Amino acid sequence: MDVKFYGVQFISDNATIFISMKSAELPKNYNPSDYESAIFDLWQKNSAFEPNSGVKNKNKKPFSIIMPPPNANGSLHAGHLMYVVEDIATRFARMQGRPTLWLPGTDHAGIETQFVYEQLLAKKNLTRHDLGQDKFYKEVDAFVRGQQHNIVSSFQSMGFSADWDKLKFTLDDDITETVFDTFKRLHDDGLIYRGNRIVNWDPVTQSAYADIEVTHIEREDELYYLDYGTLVIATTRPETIFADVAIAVNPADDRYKDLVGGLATIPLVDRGIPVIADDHVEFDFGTGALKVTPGHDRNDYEIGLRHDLPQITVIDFAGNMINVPEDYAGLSVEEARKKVVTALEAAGKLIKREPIVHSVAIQDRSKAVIEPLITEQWFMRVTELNKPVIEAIERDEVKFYPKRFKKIALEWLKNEHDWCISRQIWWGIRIPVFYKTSTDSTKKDYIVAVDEKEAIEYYGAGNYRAETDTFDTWFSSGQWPYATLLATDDFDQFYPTSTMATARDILHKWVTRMIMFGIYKTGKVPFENVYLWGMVTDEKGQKLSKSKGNYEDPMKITAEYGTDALRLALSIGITPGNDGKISQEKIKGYRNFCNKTWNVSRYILANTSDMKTLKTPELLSSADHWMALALNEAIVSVTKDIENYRYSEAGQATYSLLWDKLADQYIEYSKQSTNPEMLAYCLDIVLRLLHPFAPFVTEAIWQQLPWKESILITEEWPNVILKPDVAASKNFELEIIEVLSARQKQQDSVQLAKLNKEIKAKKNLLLLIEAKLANQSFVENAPASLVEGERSKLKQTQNELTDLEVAVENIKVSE
RNA sequence: GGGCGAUUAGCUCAGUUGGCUAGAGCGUCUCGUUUACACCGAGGAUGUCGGGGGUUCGAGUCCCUCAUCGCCCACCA
Repeated sequence: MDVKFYGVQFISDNATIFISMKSAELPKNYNPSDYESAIFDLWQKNSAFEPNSGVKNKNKKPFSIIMPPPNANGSLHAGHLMYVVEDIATRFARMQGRPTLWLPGTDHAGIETQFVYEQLLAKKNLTRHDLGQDKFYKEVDAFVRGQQHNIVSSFQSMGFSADWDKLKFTLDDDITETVFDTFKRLHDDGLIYRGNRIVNWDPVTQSAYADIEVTHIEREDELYYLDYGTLVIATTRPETIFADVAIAVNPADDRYKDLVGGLATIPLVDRGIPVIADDHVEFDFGTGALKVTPGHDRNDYEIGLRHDLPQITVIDFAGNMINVPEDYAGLSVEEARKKVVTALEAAGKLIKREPIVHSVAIQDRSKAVIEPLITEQWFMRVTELNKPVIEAIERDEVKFYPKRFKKIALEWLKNEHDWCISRQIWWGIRIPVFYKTSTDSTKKDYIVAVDEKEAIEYYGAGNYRAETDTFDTWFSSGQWPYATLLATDDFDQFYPTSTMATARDILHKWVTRMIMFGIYKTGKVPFENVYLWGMVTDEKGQKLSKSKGNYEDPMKITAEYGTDALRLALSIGITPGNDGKISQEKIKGYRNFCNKTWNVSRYILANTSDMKTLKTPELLSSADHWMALALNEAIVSVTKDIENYRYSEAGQATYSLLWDKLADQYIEYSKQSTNPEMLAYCLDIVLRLLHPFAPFVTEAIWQQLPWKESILITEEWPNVILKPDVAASKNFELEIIEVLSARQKQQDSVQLAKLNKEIKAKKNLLLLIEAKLANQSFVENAPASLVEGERSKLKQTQNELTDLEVAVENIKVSE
């Protein structure tokens, strides 16, 4: 570990340069692709990403970020680009000399990945059922593990300085062990139960889902008014009349007062059902009478429980009709609806139909319409568990950036219902439960057991069956912070972690649950700060996506403009919690900035080539004082801004320091009177400040410094050292003004000369045209169009002359 | 129905606890082939900070209200 080497082999088109020899001449323009991969290798070879790399003071507070695990099977997409802020935070902390860990990992992403793989299978005319659960799982596992390097190498090419050797995967044994352990504890504590409840069922993926995985979309359907004998009801789902168990009206509704307690009749099947009164029913909707179908509607299910009504199921897991008259059995919901409506119409039971816009629940990923069904699922009682979470957030033990998400998180936590954690998805962590199949009445119906051995011990061979359900992906990823740190032996040093930075749309799904699991399992919040970002969109605010054609592969962008340019575009002008717009123009602007950085360095290096050590410069001229003041101010403000998650402002301050102050003012001045030590010092500071944002170009330059043999990534964050004199600095400002006005005068005189020359030319032209028009024979004999042309030319020239004279006046006035 | 955010130059956006004579980048216009950079330099133009009202010595910033756009949550027979 003591042996460090800094020689980087930079690959250029025609030559290979060993930078350890400090190449004498740098190319005029910075070409990122010549350096980036070599720089990343340099960091890796020097173990720069390891937590204690560059740590000068072990007593400094450790800094850690757990990377939100991207889908192992995916590729870099717009959402991942914002991970740049995690890298900025990590690099900053590392340079501050804190033990720094950015722990990377990937997610098996249950339904996402299963969906992708099923589509691959579909191309071979196969479904997962052709393979069976075990074989399917193995195939997906092999597929995912084969793909995993894609995302990792994309992240690395973004320059992400995570500790890649520690990469974790949500299905790693040491992770699942922790997940099992949590499940068992929760179960023992009575916080997990198995129940037969109405859930969001997706007939396409054939699994239950939590409420939060369901989206509501507006759709136009028809509202049917049906004759139920004693009254008329309105429904959008006539196919479910076979599962009706009651008609409900509002208890205060006078229209139906006398009917409550009596019967209504389901048309087509002529079954009598009671009329009941329930507050849930609204007066104004439809007829004010509601058919109650506990088996297939969330609210009806609740009404059913309140009134002790039976539950009838007429739709199966695939979304087809069952337990219905023969005519409809086996039909899909849509087919059945049409057929039932036709039959109702024929029977004279369809009173009227009208269009209605209402919202329909669909599954986030499959987009299938959710069919509420009553099934056996595993649930977690979150109300109790959320209480300490709410307290912790209220006490700011977890701080939100931006602040407004604190309120949003609290609101959600206070209203969360029991969480359905079981999925009938095959790609995921199997719930560690075994069921009794024997009739032995001394044995429990099921046991929670991590492996089969325990089940054999308890039930005896052949007397049990394993649970086939898997965990909701968020059940395992909710435990990601401590599960990963335990697996890498970093828990003691780095838990609780410093910052969780992630997309704002998974605040509920993920962030709040990590806090919940963290507090339950470790007694501590899993992170002290939460930083949330929005979507990355194009300049019009449209979500970037391949199908919309506004998404270019980031790797193509970085190849053309450089990774640093993309990183800067993602960190400047984008504020926490809000959508970030990027465009090619913006990226190009930062490419130019990187090149500016390169050339500033080139200039300074050319003026300091004989410098072997970097000394604290003496401030000689007023310009030195002015520049020192600018440096000091930048150090203070950039540090403060990064500490407070104001990356945009930190980046902008650095940008302005380098371009406006150093390049445009100080260097321009230094061409008259040079202070090489000060120039070298400026470069040193600027590179350090810029490094978290633009790590590649700054490191590439750092490798060229004749006075330094180190890697910038683990160099120290700058402190204020210089003591400039404010009065001297003011003098320089006055000097600048003088220089500028002199320059302006010079420019004006050039301009004036030019204008006067033009005026003279115009005047001559004018004379010529006037002479032509004064010629009687020309006016009388030439074609009319030609004469007209000369006249308009005359007018135009007169106008132009006036404009020029006005311009001259303006310059004179401004002086 | 409940909540949150946005509205600032032609475009994209900053603007922290009220102190602003309101900024940046891009674009635009004028000038410039100065040996760090044309992926450049110098300079200019462009704003009743969405409308209305209020608090204050002072409001882009705080309060009320209206409008438009976007997002989240709940619900919709």
